[in-house]
Amino acid sequence: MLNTGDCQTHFVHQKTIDRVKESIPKEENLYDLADFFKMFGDTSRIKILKALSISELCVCDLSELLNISQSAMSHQLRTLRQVNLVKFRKQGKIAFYSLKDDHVKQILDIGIQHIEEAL
Amino acid sequence: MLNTGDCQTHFVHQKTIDRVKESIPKEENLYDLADFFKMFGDTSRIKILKALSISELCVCDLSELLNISQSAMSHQLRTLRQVNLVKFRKQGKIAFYSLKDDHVKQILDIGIQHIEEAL
DNA sequence: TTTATATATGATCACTTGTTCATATGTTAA
DNA sequence: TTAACATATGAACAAGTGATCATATATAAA
Repeated sequence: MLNTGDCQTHFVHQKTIDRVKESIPKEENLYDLADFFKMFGDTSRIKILKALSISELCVCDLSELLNISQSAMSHQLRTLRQVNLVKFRKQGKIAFYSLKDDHVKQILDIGIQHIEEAL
Repeated sequence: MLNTGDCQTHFVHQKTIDRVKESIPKEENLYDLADFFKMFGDTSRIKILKALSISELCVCDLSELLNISQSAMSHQLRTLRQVNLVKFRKQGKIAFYSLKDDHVKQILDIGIQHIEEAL
């Protein structure tokens, strides 16, 4: 069936649609929201975030821990910084990364809970 | 710098690494977890999930609401079903979709909160 | 200043992903 | 049965993503 832009049926529940429409975040925020959640959609980043939820770690520690290259790790940390998930402090040559706030931990825990319940 | 597999420095914090290592989810669960979180990383799916957190909706309603084709909607709903985020009941020709559990709503709310705080 | 090292970044490429088009399936009414 | 419609699915393609390689920057020690 080709898309005609709308349904050709009396089964469209217009009132419900109108009511629901109000709850949808503004278009401008949707992209930020998606970018934020994208960070959790990669196994490497999940490991990074979970690790940082336990302790701050330097780039070198993280590469060692995940067994990925320093370059790959640095790239990942950059994207995590860009969406405000992690912050870092510099101590000489070393950059210590940590979580920016508690949201990450909360989300990870809910996700883990979800997976466990689905078994 | 080429990756040599590990850091050539005394700045590796081995004890911290060992402690943190235990908290990382098992490899087998990491993929499920990533697939679960990936669902939140797309603006169309965020809209779908947010809408369903308010009310159950049929495929037709959802296409109308998001202004995307019925086909695209059906594909999205399929992937959402595969990771146990939504369920549906059939009433004649109509398929009414709804959230499978409360985790989705919780995660969306935390995400929205995160975005708002980052401003 | 020169060397070593910790981290960052740009370019590239294989792989993934979301949409579209075309078509199939399933259900109801005529 | 036939027509209409609600939903599902397969193939294909453009756009996005994560890792790698090469290289750059920054800091500390010699």
